[in-house]
Formats: sequence, structure tokens, C-alpha cells
Amino acid sequence: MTAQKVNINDIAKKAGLSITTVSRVLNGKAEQYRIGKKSQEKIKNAARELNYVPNQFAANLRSGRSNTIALIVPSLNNPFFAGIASKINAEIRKYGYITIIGDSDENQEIEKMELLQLMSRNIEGLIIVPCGDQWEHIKQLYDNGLPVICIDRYFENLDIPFVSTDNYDGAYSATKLLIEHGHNKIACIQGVQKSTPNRLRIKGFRDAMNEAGLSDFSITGDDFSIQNGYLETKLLLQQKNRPTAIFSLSNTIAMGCMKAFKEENISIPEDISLITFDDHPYLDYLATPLSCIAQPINDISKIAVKFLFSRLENQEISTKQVLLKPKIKYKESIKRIT
Amino acid sequence: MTAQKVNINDIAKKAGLSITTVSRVLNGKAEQYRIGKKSQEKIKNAARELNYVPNQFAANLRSGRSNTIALIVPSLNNPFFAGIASKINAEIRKYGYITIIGDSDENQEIEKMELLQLMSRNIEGLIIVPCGDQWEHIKQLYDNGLPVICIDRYFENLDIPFVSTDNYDGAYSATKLLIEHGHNKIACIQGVQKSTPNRLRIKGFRDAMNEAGLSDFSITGDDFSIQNGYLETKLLLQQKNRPTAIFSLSNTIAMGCMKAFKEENISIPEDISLITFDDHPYLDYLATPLSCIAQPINDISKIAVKFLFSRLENQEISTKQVLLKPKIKYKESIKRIT
DNA sequence: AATACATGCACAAACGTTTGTGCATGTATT
DNA sequence: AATACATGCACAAACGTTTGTGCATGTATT
Repeated sequence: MTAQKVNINDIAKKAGLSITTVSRVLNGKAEQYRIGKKSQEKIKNAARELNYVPNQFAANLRSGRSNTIALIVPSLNNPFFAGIASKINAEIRKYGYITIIGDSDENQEIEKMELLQLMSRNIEGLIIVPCGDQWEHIKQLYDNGLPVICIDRYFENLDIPFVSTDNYDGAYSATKLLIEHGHNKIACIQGVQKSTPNRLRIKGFRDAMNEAGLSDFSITGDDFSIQNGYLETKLLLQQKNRPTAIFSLSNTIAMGCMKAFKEENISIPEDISLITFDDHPYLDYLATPLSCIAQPINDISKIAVKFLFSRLENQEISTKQVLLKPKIKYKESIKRIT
Repeated sequence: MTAQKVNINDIAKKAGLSITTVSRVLNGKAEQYRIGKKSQEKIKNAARELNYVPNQFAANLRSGRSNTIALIVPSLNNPFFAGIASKINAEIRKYGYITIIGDSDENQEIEKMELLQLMSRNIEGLIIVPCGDQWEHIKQLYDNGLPVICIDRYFENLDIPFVSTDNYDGAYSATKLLIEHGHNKIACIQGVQKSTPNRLRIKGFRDAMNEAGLSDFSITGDDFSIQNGYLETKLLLQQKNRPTAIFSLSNTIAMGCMKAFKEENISIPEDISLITFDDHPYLDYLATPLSCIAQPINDISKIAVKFLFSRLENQEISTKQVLLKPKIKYKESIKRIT
């Protein structure tokens, strides 16, 4: 069926040279091994005429290099991670590498399985948004010398490098913003509790509330999903003593909040104020444009990739753990109350 | 640095058997080659204890199979394609295969380059949303026996299989919906003109208008992007004789429309009606929930993957070109005018 | 006791590259 | 004319698997 694939041997024959020479020319090592100009031409022409496509498997098997980086995210369906995947995919391609994207579906067992599969593809590096609080399987790879970098979520007390948003700062500032607008009864709807970003956001939220001497707040929820935001909001709205503002820890959660608001005929910001983590173009066109804590997705992606390739090129890296400041975008979704 | 990798040889030694036997047991061919139960146990135990991870490159080099499917989309940043990528990635993994996702950035040259790179990784199948009207490079792979299926966008007069939305039907119905609401002056903002879905949508739009005896319509634009939607809407709004409704051919374009509306203080549906191709959860929470033509993303993804693996298993496929009916979701964004 | 078949494995080549090394031949230097 | 170095390549092994084949030994059949 498939047309016979052209290999290095066919080129060697056509050019009247050895496969050694062919390999060196095609890999740009002609100068290094002093291959004559004419031979180089012959080989390049032959390769072109025969439509030669190198077999990476063979090359990788021999050289041990796979030119492959793995990226594992908890859910490609979340626009936040889709954005990251898109950016990282593009950045990695600039280095002539390929990205294999894995989706752990917020499930640690799947994460482990995917990692195994990826290892058997001899990945040269790993960018991961770990989906749980287990880190042994990742740490083991790291200790074995695989360049690894966590993004977004990470492990605080390990030496695995990471680059993420300064979640504490973002949550603290957002909460202060609400407080400054007169809110003293705030509900926070969180995502995956064990994840570091979630913990730090909660900490920022608590600290801001405590500093302001406010104790009338709640923290509920357990997933970065629309459903979770929807359910928790429904529950909140049934309370006698409703919060005046909700702090949502992800854009998916915020979407769930809005779904519940709509059903209950609650409008933002008249009836309730809302601010959320994560930015997205559509936020501006909502019934009420949503205030948000915009994470520097592009910078995170770029830094992660850059870090990885520095490691691959054996450059010493000084800073291994990076936190980037988020940007608060203030919009109409926060009401000033007296 | 990296701990010495365990290979099939180490297992053979530990188990006191040959690598042939090890390979057969680990590949589930023990019965076929009559390997004793005890030997099987020994090998499986050894593999487990040594933490064996097979080297896919070596396996693939020898067997010629890569267990890899390629997916190329025009832009992962477009939520429509991100959704497809997510779904396809998950589906393919069920078969034990890996997906390599490529992003052509709506650029045919990049598409060709990516395809070359992918071929050198011996992909066993290709799912592609072709980004332009050139098809030779894809047709060539198809003719060489590579299982290929186009999704969303495709080529009408080629025998390359495809699965897509019935774009004509969707556009026709949407336009009729507008007409039935009394609109007789409709502007259509299109995406990539050469793409088949765009052409068919335009055709559906035209036919519906013509059948209704309406000739006061416009078709502008050239990209499935926010910018394009924004610019074209700005231009439309400057006309003396404004359209009463806009038909947007993608969710990204619709977002651009809304941006322009906002700047010009135009509200939906009082000042202008809007309907768009593509569904998304956030559409419900917009200032005015947006009517849309929802494409069956999940079905498209599933069918494409299923088709590919049927081909890989050499099953004869009868229907090679599939169009799925879209679903019109009617919401408040369309005003009834007398 | 001879034959036939089943059982349980191992040999060795092969996939298509990369790479350390070495060997001619040519040219410059003394 | 002898020596030294540069130029331009080729040999052959190796990466870690898979796979067609064949060969002992055991067991059943006559």
C-alpha cells in the first residue's frame, strides 16, 4: 500500500557516497567532518529529488534524543489550560521539538499512566500542571535527571522548579478590592483544595479578611469546574444571611456562578458582586463585564519552555522557582456599598 | 545523570530466559508462542521489579508502527478547535495511541512543514482541519496509503474522507430564522473565504435570502478571528443604511462584533440582532444570550477517530464522507421586527 | 520401538539511523 | 626526497526492539 519509504541508503546510492557521509551532510555536520562542497550538493539534491523524510525513530534510537517535550494539563477543556497548551506548543516548536500533550482529567492515576506512556517515548523534558498532591512519581523522574518544570500548580517544599502566578498576592489584592468597596460578607468558592494555587489563594483571601477584622466569610467548593461553581452558588443563595460578594477562584467556577445567578434572577453587581481568577476575552461582553485576576499565561509558558531548553543545553540555571505578579482588571462587576 | 535505563535484556537475564521470550510475553503473545505459565510469571515479575519501561522508538523502528496519530488544527486558541483537540486527544488515548497536536496558525506553509515533521515520526493516521485551499500535500499522503480524515473543513471534490457539520443547512436555517423574524437587511461576516465550510455557509445564506426575494444583504470579512469581526462590524455600523441583523460565521467573529457594539453603544437585540456559528458555554451569560448554530463537536471527533481506527484495522468503510446536522439554539439575541 | 505431534523456548537478522575511528590521497614544508 | 599535516571520505558497530524460523525435549499414538 504505502509507497516504499526512501532511506539514507537510497540517497547514498544515488549520490555515490556512503551513508555516513549522507548522515553528516543532512545533519549539518558537513563542515565538522570536512565533506567536500560537491558531495554536499549531490547529497542534498538526491535527498530532495527522492523526497527523503528522515526516520526519527531510528535517529532517536541511536542518538538517544527524541526531540520531544511532554506537557500534561488537568483539563484541555478549561480555556485557561487550553491557552497555555497553545502557547507552549508554539514555543516548543520554535526549537524544532514536538510537544505531546496529555490530559490528566484531574485524575492522579491517569496522570501517572500518561507519564509512563510518555517515558516510553523518551521525552527529553516535562512541563506539568500536577493535578493532585502526590508528587513522588514526578520527583522520581526529576531525580533521575529528566528536566521537569511545574507550571500553575506546584509543590512548595520540593526542589522541582516551577513558574506560576503569585496566587497569594492575586487573591489578597482581589479581596482587598472587595473590602475597599464596602463588602464585609464575602463568600469564596474554591477549586481543587489540595492544589498549591488554591491553598495560596485561600491564604491570601483569609489574610486580607483577617487584617480587615472581618470574620463573616465562607470558603466552599472543591473543583475548578462549572458544576462546582453552580452548586456552591445555589447553596449560598439559599442562606438567610447572603454574602454581598463572591470571590471565584477560576473562570470555570465563575461561569457556574453566573448560571446560578441567572436561574435565581440575581444580577451583578446590583444584587451581588463578583470577581474571579483567570482572564478571557469574553469576560468583557458578559451582561456585566467581570472583574478578574489575569494570570500572565504567555509569560508563564515562555519562561517554562525557556527554562527547559536551558537545562537541555546544560546551562546552569540560577532561579528555579518563579512567581509572576498577576494583574487585577477592575470592571463593573463590583458594586460599591456604603 | 539519568539512571541507566532498563531494557529487555536486563529482564531476560534476571528471568533466565531469552529476549525473544521476554518480548513475546510482554506483548501478550505468550499463548500464541506457547510460553509456559511459570516463565510468564518470572518475566512479568522481573519487569515489574526493574521498573521496565519499553522503548517505543526501538519497537516502532522494528515493527514499523508508531502508535501515533497526528491532529492538525488551524488555531488552538480558537475554543472551537480547542474543544475538538481535547475530545480527539481523549478518544485516541482509549486506543492506546498518542496524539501529536499541530497548530498551523491558519498558514498553509506552516501546515506543510508540520506535516513533514509528523511524517518523520511515522504517524499512522492524520486528522486534519486543512487551513487553506491547497490539498496536494494532503492528497499525496492519502494516496500513499496514510489513513487521513478531514474534519470541519474539507475538500469537496476529492475522495479524501471527511466528517463535518452540514454547514449549508446550518446557515440556511439560521438565515431563515432571521428572515422569519422580519429581518430583510442582513449582513454576513465571514471567515476564511476559501474554506469549504465558509463557502457552504455563504451559499446557505445566499440561497435563503434569494428564496425570500431579499437582495439587500452584504458579505464581508476574511478571517475567523476577533479582529476581523470587530473591524467589519465597525465598518457596517458606519453605513447610512445599517443592517438590522448580523450573521456571524464563527464565535470568534461574534466576539469581535460585540466588541464593536459595545464601543458604539449598540445593544442586542434592540438595535441589532445577532446569530453566530459555534456554541460555547459562555454564550448563555452574555449581556444578551446569543443565538447560535451549535456544531456537534463531540460527534465529529468521535466519528473521525473511529473512522481512523477502522481503517487501521483494515476494515472496509462504506461511508467516507459524513455531514452532521447542526442544532440551532434560539436565544434572546434576535428581535422580531414588524 | 518407532513415529508423529505438541510444548517451550532460543538464534539471529532486521528496522534506519548516528558516530568513533581510521585510512587513503593530496599538499605544504623542510 | 622525506616528513607532516590537511582533506575527504568509508567501515562497522550500536541503539532496543520484533519476528520468522528452527530445534530440542516431552508426550501420545500405533
